[in-house]
Amino acid sequence: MPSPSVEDYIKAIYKAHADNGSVATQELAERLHVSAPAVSKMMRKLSALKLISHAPYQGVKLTRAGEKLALEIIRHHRLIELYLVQAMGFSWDNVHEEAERLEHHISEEFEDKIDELLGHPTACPHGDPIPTRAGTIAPITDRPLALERSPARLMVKRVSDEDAELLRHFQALGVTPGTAIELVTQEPFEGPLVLKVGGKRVRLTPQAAKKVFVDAITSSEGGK
Amino acid sequence: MPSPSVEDYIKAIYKAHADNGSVATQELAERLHVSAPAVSKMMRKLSALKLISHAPYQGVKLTRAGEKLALEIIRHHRLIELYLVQAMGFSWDNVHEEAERLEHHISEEFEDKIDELLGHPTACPHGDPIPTRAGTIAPITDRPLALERSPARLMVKRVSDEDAELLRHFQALGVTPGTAIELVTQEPFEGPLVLKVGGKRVRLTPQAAKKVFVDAITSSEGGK
DNA sequence: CGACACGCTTGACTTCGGTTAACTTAGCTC
DNA sequence: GAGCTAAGTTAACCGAAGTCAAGCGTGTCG
Repeated sequence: MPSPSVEDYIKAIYKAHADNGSVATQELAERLHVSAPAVSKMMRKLSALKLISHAPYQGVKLTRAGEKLALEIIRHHRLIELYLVQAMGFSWDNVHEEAERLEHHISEEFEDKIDELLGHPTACPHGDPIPTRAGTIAPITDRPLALERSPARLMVKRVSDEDAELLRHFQALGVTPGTAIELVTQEPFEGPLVLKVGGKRVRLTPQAAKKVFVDAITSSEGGK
Repeated sequence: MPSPSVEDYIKAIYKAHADNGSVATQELAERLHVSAPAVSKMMRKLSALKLISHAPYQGVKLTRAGEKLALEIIRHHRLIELYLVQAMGFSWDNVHEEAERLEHHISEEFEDKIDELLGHPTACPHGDPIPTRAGTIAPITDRPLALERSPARLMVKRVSDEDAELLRHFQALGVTPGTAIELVTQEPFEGPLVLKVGGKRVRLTPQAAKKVFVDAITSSEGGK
């Protein structure tokens, strides 16, 4: 059974890879709030555990075993988040930290139980896909709203979950996963994006729009 | 914030005291599955933290701060157990281990939330009282069924929660907290106790009867 | 092409919680 | 009251995960 520490490193490697492609020592040190030497040392350990492959000075890659472990922890995290929101009435800006701790300490049985109680959900409250028990995950197809150039009707798929403040802001604006929005225009000089959300016009800074991920609206998703 | 290890020691001291009166090094070593020197060393640390008072070779006693910490952890444990059973459908023989891990990792907010969702309960599924947030606990008034000598009508208050096998046995017999039973007789030569439970006669070994705690039936608790 | 800067790794040390082995201490026995 | 035994403690050490300081490797630039 891997330690919480090992699990955190593996998860951070997975996420750095997903966000960046590359996985540098320094990157991990920042994500995990530890020093670079701590990362270096842990890389040797994870390598010995066959969870990563690591050519010194060349960065790091998860093995299939490492990826499976990462996905299992992420599955825990997202199931817990969803359970806290849906079954216990926590608000979505408030569950990340709790899940961050609990994800390391629940049993397989607990995992299965909440999965079942939630009806085998496929996404967490912030829209991130929930990996399967088998260690697979739906591919990400959405793009940051900030990169959208032309007016369009869009579906909010995901929002970044790490900034509680920002989540409350999104909620106030109605920008939540599963909501159809319309990108109207962007004000000049990198100004805010103007959106139509549920009939209302709202403005969103490019900063914030980087943390919202959207897809084109498909016919099956209809829309208003 | 105390480490899980510190919390486990403090809880073990509390329970050893409650069960035994005395709290010897060896006793703790056995409860915690560590060596006696590990206990000795930790006692010095807990003493420095003002959680216990410790005269070498003379045993150990919780300070009020230590007692409060113990009760907080026990509160977590029992609330979690009850939540698992009542809200999530776990069976009562199956929740001790899960609670044993989670008790160290939930937030105050989570604690308050389950307390509220459960309607501010006063006992865990095995009948143990749940301490208050303020660090008080209802005094134990029940006695082991094994010590009852004469036929009587009794109320099952608590059963020991650490042996899953035994819990399943109690459940099969209908011997659960809140159930009124009648002690009919004890078969000779330290033989099993004969009980009436919900109309049926059942037999319980003295071994098992040590793990069942009963009170005289009060008028308010009514009849069988 | 050589030098340099930056990033990565190694080394020496810390803290925490544990181990075994060796030694005290307390309490009983005679 | 001397001596023994069992329990408790101290000492020396281990592994995990971290720190800081110092030493490599690599890619870039003059």
